[in-house]
Amino acid sequence: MLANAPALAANPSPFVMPGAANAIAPRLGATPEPMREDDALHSRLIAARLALVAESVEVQRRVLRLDGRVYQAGMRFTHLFVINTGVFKVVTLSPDGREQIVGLKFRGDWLGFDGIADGQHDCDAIAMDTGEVWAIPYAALLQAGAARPALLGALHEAMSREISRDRNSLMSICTLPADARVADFLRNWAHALARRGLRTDQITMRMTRAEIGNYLGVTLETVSRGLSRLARCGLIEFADKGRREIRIPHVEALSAFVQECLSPVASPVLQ
Amino acid sequence: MLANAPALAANPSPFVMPGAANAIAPRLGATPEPMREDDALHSRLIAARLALVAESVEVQRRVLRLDGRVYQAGMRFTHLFVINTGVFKVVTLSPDGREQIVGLKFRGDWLGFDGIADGQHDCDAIAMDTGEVWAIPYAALLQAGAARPALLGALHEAMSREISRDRNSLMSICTLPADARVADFLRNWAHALARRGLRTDQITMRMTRAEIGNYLGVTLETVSRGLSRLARCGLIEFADKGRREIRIPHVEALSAFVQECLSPVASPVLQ
DNA sequence: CGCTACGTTGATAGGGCTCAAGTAGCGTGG
DNA sequence: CCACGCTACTTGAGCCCTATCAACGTAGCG
Repeated sequence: MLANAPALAANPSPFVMPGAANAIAPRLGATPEPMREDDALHSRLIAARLALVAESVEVQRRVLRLDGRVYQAGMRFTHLFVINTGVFKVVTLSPDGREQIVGLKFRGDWLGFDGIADGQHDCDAIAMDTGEVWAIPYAALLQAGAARPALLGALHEAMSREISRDRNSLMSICTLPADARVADFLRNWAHALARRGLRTDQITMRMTRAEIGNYLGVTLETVSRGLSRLARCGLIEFADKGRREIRIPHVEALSAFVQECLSPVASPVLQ
Repeated sequence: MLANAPALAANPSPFVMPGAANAIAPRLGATPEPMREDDALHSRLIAARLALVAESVEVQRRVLRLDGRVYQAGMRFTHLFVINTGVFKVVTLSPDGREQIVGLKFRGDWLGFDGIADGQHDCDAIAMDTGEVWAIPYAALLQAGAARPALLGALHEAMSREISRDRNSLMSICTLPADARVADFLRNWAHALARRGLRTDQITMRMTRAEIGNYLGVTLETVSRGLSRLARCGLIEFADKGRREIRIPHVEALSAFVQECLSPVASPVLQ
């Protein structure tokens, strides 16, 4: 995931510490190709929203490490959370034990909306690496929102966007074959990073194949095969060590791959 | 293809007409078994929320017939909508033409949240029979909400609940085999009706098999086979005429069926 | 250095898709 | 009133995609 300075093999996470200068999230790395217009705009918007929250309400900064829970199903709902750094997964657990990753959240995204309706969370929010969230007392947020409409607007926008994104995930899962889901997943992941000012041509998967598969509704073997095929097609490249680091030369090519999966016309590039 | 004047002949739909007395939604039918405690509570809550909206803001009542659009993707977002009567589907269309039903909405549910984030709707909300929605100007809602916290609370609760429900759908689609999805779908449908004070032992599918399949991520043939199998197992019964009317003797049995699908232990009742 | 978790790849089986044929309900027009 | 066409639904047959099972390779770590 990250804009690691490629040389620093030891700790490649850009989310090293909260409060660091990377709140601005400059694009690092050896090949600092310019950020796309649209991405730069989004990056500024995200920063602006974070600033709005920070100056409107008293937030409590909470640092979480790998597998740390922001909240868990069953907990009483009192706070919403905004992600400052890190990546988080939202996991629901059914009564019979099925587990499902229902969302992946990045800097600027909110966590905890599920708790509003019943005053109780119905899923877990779990850190996928070291990260920082800002805890916002819901009551305080509403109070501040009354005086400052922009704050309420940001809240509503975040909830609306979450609804829209969840629907897009559902669409992918329902209409795409397995390999296309993997490609679409990488495309979305790269897109999310790009809009946060991070480089997208070199990303480190913080998710296991099993987690990706769970999120996409396929098995881990299918994810592995999908990634191998994408690599064979030249759409992605694995770094030398380990198979967690992925280079995506051309993100747009992933979209084309998804389309090719949908149209039965055989393409020579497709194995 | 329009809202045929609802088949003047046998029309057992509980969603007969907007504005009719069924806004209170009494349980109809020959066997008026008492409503469950929990359902009765929910029914009152839904009515209370509708009343809150109606008395807090100036709503515009809009009657829609079969296939009528409450809003469409691309339209500028100006209003939210609350369903008074009828059933609505929310459909997203991908750039390449894939179509996906991403939600089913009933009395008391809200429509239009997707438009808040970008000021533009990114899906269609379509009536599945004759129904009535209340259009609420978003700006007016926010204004009224500032003076009346309960109104804002209802809005947030509705958005929160939508997020939670969408996640449950995702869980079903990702973790259940096809037949179990069909059973789970019927269970949820019956549950939604029950919480609105409608009888659940005799329901009329307003959706085609193709629509159900689209919603569940399977083909229409698979839905048909699933329903046939449920009928063979005695979990549902088809009415004499047509295969749209379904009786569900014991809704709880559907839950058990889902569990049986998940555990490989063979059960004699399973064909 | 063995242990464990993670990842890849192959073989096989099966669930669901595709294709196809047949039926039923319903509106239309003769 | 029936023929007709249309749409929706059911059911069967065959195949393909993906799950399952299994073996093996690799990285990280105490």
